[in-house]
Formats: sequence, structure tokens, C-alpha cells
Amino acid sequence: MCTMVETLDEAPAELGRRERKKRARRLALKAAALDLVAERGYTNVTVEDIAEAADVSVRTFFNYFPSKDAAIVGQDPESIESMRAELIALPADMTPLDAFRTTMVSRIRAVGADFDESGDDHITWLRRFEVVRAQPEVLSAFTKQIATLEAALSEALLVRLGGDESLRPYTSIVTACAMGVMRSATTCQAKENGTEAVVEAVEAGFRLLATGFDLDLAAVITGDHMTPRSAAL
Amino acid sequence: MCTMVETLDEAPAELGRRERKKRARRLALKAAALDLVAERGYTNVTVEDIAEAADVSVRTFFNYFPSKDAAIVGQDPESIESMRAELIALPADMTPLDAFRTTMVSRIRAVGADFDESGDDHITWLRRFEVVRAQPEVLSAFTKQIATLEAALSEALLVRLGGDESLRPYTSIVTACAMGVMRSATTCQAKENGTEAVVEAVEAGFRLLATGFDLDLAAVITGDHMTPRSAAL
DNA sequence: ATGTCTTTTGCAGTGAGTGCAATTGTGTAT
DNA sequence: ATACACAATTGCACTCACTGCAAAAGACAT
Repeated sequence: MCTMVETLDEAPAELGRRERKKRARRLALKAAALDLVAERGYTNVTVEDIAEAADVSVRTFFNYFPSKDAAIVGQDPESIESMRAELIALPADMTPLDAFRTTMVSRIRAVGADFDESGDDHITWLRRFEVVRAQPEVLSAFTKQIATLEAALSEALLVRLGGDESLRPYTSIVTACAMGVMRSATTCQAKENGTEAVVEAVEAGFRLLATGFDLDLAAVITGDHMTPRSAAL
Repeated sequence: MCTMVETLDEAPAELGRRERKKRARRLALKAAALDLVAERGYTNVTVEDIAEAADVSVRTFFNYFPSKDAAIVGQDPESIESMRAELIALPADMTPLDAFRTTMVSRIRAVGADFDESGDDHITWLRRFEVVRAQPEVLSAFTKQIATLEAALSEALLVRLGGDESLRPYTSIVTACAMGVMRSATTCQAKENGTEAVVEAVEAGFRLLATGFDLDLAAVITGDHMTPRSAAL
């Protein structure tokens, strides 16, 4: 029932027992949440079930996650912050679109590594998107999370462009579209094709945004959607 | 306390008392919800407060709306269905982008009329977006609603294009971007500038999607964002 | 081992949301 | 008008998500 034991020794040794346990518990809760929801469906899993499976009290669950949703699809706060920071730090002469593309691809690749900082392996990561795709309640929870990320990145982009308030409608649209590409790529490609396919889909999506939908439309409509550009879509 | 009395006689006379009361109650609940949340903030308003203000029981509230959120930012099911239908019914030779633009603009204009089918006047409609913009909890509730609309429209677009499953990644991106334009336009423009400004922002956004972000970027970056295209943004 | 600090946990409470059964209101046929 | 059929409202009891608080348990340094 408790996956804590196995994962405990995988964590970096230089941390104290306290920190190691904390990470292990958090991981166990996330894993339990995803497993149970994948198996029984969102509505048939209670927070008590998740806490039980991770062998902690319900109250402790809420010490780790602010909501049931967060345990299933929640971004770790560090993840948002790191994207924000990267977006601002990228060379000022990059276009907003290129900056987003770079940030998002590097984010996906980070998860594609065996273990990212949050302790997710990439198989878990892909499995999560499968659950998101398959269960409407989870999708809307996911969308909600994404919205907070979008708000943060939209602010960051505005900072990148100098903070001029009059640009806000522009940054707001660009961010929404970039997030749309990301969302679409992950939910459509994640399960079957793996991490690298997601990266390709994201890049194809960004090419579409850069050149405009009208250009590509002819190819798509005429059934010739096997051009290099559209192929990855 | 109860706005039912005033609005009762405004409803179409050909309906029976039952239907009229139903519409009036629904309207009263939506109005009460928006008023209270605008005034006291999302977390400081309970369903009981809303029901109280509309002079019905809590249980009755839940006969009208599936959730607190739905009363505040909920699309009426007919609204989603009508957009879906319009999107499918539009001439087959329209590009996906044009079809979305047409559908969305006509939707906004419908609300811009004195009273749309749901009984909202356009001032209420604009006020709602102000609340969405101002209160994060409401924004995330709104986003959740939007997600269901996006799913429906994405399906509809796929139908428009012939139902070929391999187009799904494409339709998914286009829909996400179109919704992004809509969302951005409403939240950025609604309060200050009125319905017509929202329409203009939507159309400008769609031009951006059609021609690609790269083309417009130079104008924006160099501070020359007062070209006809960028002006409305 | 002792004291300090952090984390876990139980408990009690609020608010959202649902199913059920009783009551009340509305429309209709007589 | 009366009675009947049906729809909507309501109260009640319940589950679940989530929070604040105070007590117990665990981790760490000296």
C-alpha cells in the first residue's frame, strides 16, 4: 500500500531524513491519486482513499496539496516559477513566440528525463495526460491549473516586452495561443507517441502560429496534410 | 430582495405562468449571484446567500443550477448548442478561422442586443466579465466553463471538416486559439469599451491568427502598435 | 538525554452538492 | 367550482472537500 519505502532510498542522500520523507510522501500521494483515479474514475475516488493508499491521514493530505485536483493534475509551484524565470531570462531579441517555444520545449524535455525535480518519471507524466484526456472532470481540473500558469506566463511576457500596459491585449492573445498549442500537443500526442512526439507537435504548432493558419489551410483541406509542416500535427 | 416581480411581466406573454415563473426565478438567481459576488467577493458569498436573495430555498437553487459557479459564470446549455449548430451549418467553403470568427461575433452581437434568449441584458453581460477579470476564483470557474465550450466546438469543427480523425490535432489547436482570442477579447475589453469594442478585438485577433504572429510583431515591438491591425488590440 | 522546532494527526466545523419523500402550486378536464 | 394529474418547491439527512486549532509524535542540534 505504501510506496514510501521503495522511493525513500532513491532520493538524494544529502538531504536529511525529514526532507526525504517529505518528498517521498508527496510522491506517494501523487502516485496514489493518479493510480486510483485512472483505475476507478475521478468521482469514485475520495481524498480519504488517496490518503489511505499513501498511508497518511486525510489532514496530512491537505498539508501537501490544497485540493484533490492538485494531487492529480497540479503543477508544483517551482515548475511555474522556473518557466516564468526562463521566459524572462531568454535573450531580449527573441520573438514572444520563440521565447514561448523554447521555454515549453525545455520544460517538456525536463520531464522527459528520467526524473525531473518533482520526482515524476516521464511514464507517469504521459499517463497523467491519458487520464486527462479520458476523464472530463480531470480535464476541467487540468484546465483550471493551466489557467493559473497562463496568467503567470502572460505577466512574464509583458515584463519581457517592457511592461507597457497597452500591450496587454497582445500578450494575452499570444500567451493564450501558445498555451493552446501546448495543451493540444500534450493531450493529443502524449499517450501514444511519447515525449519526443509532443515536442514535435509543439514545434509544428508554433510554426503554424508564426506563419498563420491561412497558409497551411490549403494543404490541410485538400487532404495533402502530409507536408513536412502538417505531418507532425 | 426579490427581483421576480419586476421581471415577471417583461417575459413573453404567450408563456404560461409556470414557464414565466421559472424564467424569472432563474434570472433572479443569476442576478443575485452576480450582484453578491461582485459586491462581497466569491468566497464571502454562500449558495444560501444567493438563494436567500432570490427568495427561494437552497434546494431550489440546485434545481436551477448544478453548482454555485454555474449561476455566476455558467453558459446556458442552449447557448453552447446554438454555437455548435451555427458552426456546423456555415457554408462548407469557409475556413475554420472564418467560421469561428463568424460564430463568435454573432454570439457577442446576440448578447449586445437588449435582451438575449437567456434574459441577460448586455450591461449585465459586461459586468460579468469585469467580475471574472477582478476575482481569480471566478476566473477559474469561468475557464472551466470555457473548457466545455471548447470541447464542444472542437468536435463541431471536426465534423465540419469531414470527421477525419487524423485532423484532430489541427482542429484542437485552431479551436484553442480561437477560444483564446475570444477569452482575451472579452476579459481585456469588456468593461471599459462595451460590446462593439469586444467585436473589434475579436476580429483583430482573428486577423492575427490568419496572417501569423510574425508579421505583426515588427509593428508591435517598434512601438508602432497603432497600425489599423494592431490598433484594435 | 534534553529542549526546540517541524510535521502529523484528530476533532470539530463550514459549505457544496445529491437523493428522497412530502408538500405546494399550476394546468386541465369535468 | 371541483377534482385530478403533473410539475416545481422544499426540508431533511447524507457525503465529501476543505480549514483552523491544539495536542501528540518525530527529527535535529547541543
